[in-house]
Amino acid sequence: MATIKEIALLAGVSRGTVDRVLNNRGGVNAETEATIRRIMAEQKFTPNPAGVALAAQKKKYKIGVILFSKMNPFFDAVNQGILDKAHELSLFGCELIVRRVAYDPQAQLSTIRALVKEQIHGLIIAPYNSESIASELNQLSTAGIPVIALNSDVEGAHRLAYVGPDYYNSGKTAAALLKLMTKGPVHLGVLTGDQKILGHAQRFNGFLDSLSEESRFHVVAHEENFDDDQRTYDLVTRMLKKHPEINALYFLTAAVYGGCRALSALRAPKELCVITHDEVPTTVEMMEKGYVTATICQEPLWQGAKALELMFSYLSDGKQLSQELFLSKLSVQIRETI
Amino acid sequence: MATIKEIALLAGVSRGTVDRVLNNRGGVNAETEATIRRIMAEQKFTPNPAGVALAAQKKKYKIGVILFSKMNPFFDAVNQGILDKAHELSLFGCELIVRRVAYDPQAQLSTIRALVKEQIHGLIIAPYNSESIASELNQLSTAGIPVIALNSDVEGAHRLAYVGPDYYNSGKTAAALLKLMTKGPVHLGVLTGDQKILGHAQRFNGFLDSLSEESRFHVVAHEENFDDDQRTYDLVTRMLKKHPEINALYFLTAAVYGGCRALSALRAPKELCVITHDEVPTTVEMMEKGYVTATICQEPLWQGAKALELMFSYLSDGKQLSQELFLSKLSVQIRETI
DNA sequence: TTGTATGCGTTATCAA
DNA sequence: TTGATAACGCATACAA
Repeated sequence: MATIKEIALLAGVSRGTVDRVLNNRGGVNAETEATIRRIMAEQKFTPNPAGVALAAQKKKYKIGVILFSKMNPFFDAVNQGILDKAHELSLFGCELIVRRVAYDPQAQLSTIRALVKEQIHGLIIAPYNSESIASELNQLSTAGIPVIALNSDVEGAHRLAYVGPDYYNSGKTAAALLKLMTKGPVHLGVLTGDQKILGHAQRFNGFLDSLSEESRFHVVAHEENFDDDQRTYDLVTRMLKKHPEINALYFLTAAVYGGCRALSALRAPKELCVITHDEVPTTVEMMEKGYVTATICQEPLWQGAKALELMFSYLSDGKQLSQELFLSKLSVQIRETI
Repeated sequence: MATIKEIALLAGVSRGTVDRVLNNRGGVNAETEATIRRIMAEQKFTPNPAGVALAAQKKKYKIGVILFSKMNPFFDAVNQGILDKAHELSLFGCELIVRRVAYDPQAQLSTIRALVKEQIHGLIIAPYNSESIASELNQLSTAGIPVIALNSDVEGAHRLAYVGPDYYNSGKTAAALLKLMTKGPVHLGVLTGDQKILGHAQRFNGFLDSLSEESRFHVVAHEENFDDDQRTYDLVTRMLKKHPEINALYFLTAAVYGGCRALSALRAPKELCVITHDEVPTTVEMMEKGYVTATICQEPLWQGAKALELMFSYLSDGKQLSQELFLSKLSVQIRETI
């Protein structure tokens, strides 16, 4: 591994000049610059990260993070992934401001503005899909504050990247599991969250598209639960009483716990095929009790870590990202694997 | 973040003395040591990794790695995990010697000895389960070269840790998938690898134990394929011809490709429920074609990275590990999630 | 346009 | 038993 010192020696210049070339500071004679670049290439010079880190301790990149509130424990894992990565990057001057607010355009809007006042250099956000948010994010981008969409996306907003699952495919996966885990006619109850959230709508489409390929599936009841446990408890109770033929349930988003509590009051474990998403503690509990058959996971830790990694490398290295979409892997968990 | 300098100032001593205490070099007055330790605790002092890395550039920890040969592509991913982590640790003087040899006691034995001659400081190995290997590893341990068992384990050998899956549970998971994905009587063909490998035997036990809980399962054919594709092709062909009632297959280990090629010659896709382990490229291909229903994965990348991380922190920090068993998570992949 | 000096936090060597 | 000082590789303020 060559060092700046060695490059300087070989080029017959001082370390300072090499540094100027390396970091594109300008003010270097074109010829000397060419020589230095040639020698750096020859020696395959890469800056030593330890040296960089040590010298750049005082530099600070302040990165704002806006996630859904603690009502939704799924974001605990996303948050954890961000914190892990932040710890790793703290050496290099990465500073974080995390806000967890309601999934609501007004709350998000005011939080974005508050963070901008705190002089953040970049914003990572799980955005509500609305015009007001989109235009606010566009303003940020033009003001030189890059934005990364995490876990959910906005229509019509310029952002550096989207990091999260392929929602359409996650819906298809749910349908595929139902196909694999049932035989004969299936009478299905479906609980969706809030169709105003872009990913939820996409997931539902993927689910229905895939299901329609086989005629044995019948969605006999479909309710929007707005991720509320109490509401879901009531909805599922009514659903099962009104449609005793239901032999499978699909929870498109959150509030699995409320739904399964209702289920457990009316049916035995394993009597229905129940498909859910994500691996929050309450879902794990219901899985252990036999009320959730399978859950589809989307690597929340990876999502958080990746988003911060991308943002930080963009801010510090300044170079554009290779892609716009960074999709997390999906996997299935059952009782034995949790 | 406090620094050594600050600690020294607060304790009224020099950096050198703080360093002696910090790294347990001895030769420090008991009272001063106590004071320094107290202050370090008060200030929650943690050494700055950048400083450590920069100062310890010349230190080299040479770590030997012995994995199964390239015949088994599963270990490609394990190897990749190790390389990723090695890259991350290269700053701190981590040097690697990777050998991929046949899963055979003689080959392993001579490779171990060759690595010892190369002056390795630690050994990470996917060990063959035999007395000769066990005693060799014990000799290493007593000679001060720590050993970590990766992905498979040895009986009767002292090793720092085992990093890998819970094989018994992975067998139970396979059985659970069969239970979920079939209805009515199931006539099962099973292909096992080499029962001399500890994990394979455990996995088979987990599978059979779990299956025996339901009387509808009948293992009508069971063959040992020694992970050989051609052999498996022949075995499966004969198996399906002799037992046309077979409606499910379980591949306990490798050579899924050969088996599925045989299957595809005799049956339509999705006609049988086929459960496999791991996510090697050939299995992915057979999954896309519809000949593999589900595969159980065990985080090979994590396993490799974790093993090296543990070994390196043991060598450099010198402290004992918190646990002996580091089990990888299991997850299920189906066609839609690969 | 270029060179020099200094500091980041830790470790190691030498001197006291 | 302790202290002072010079590296390690890079960045930067200042001097020329």
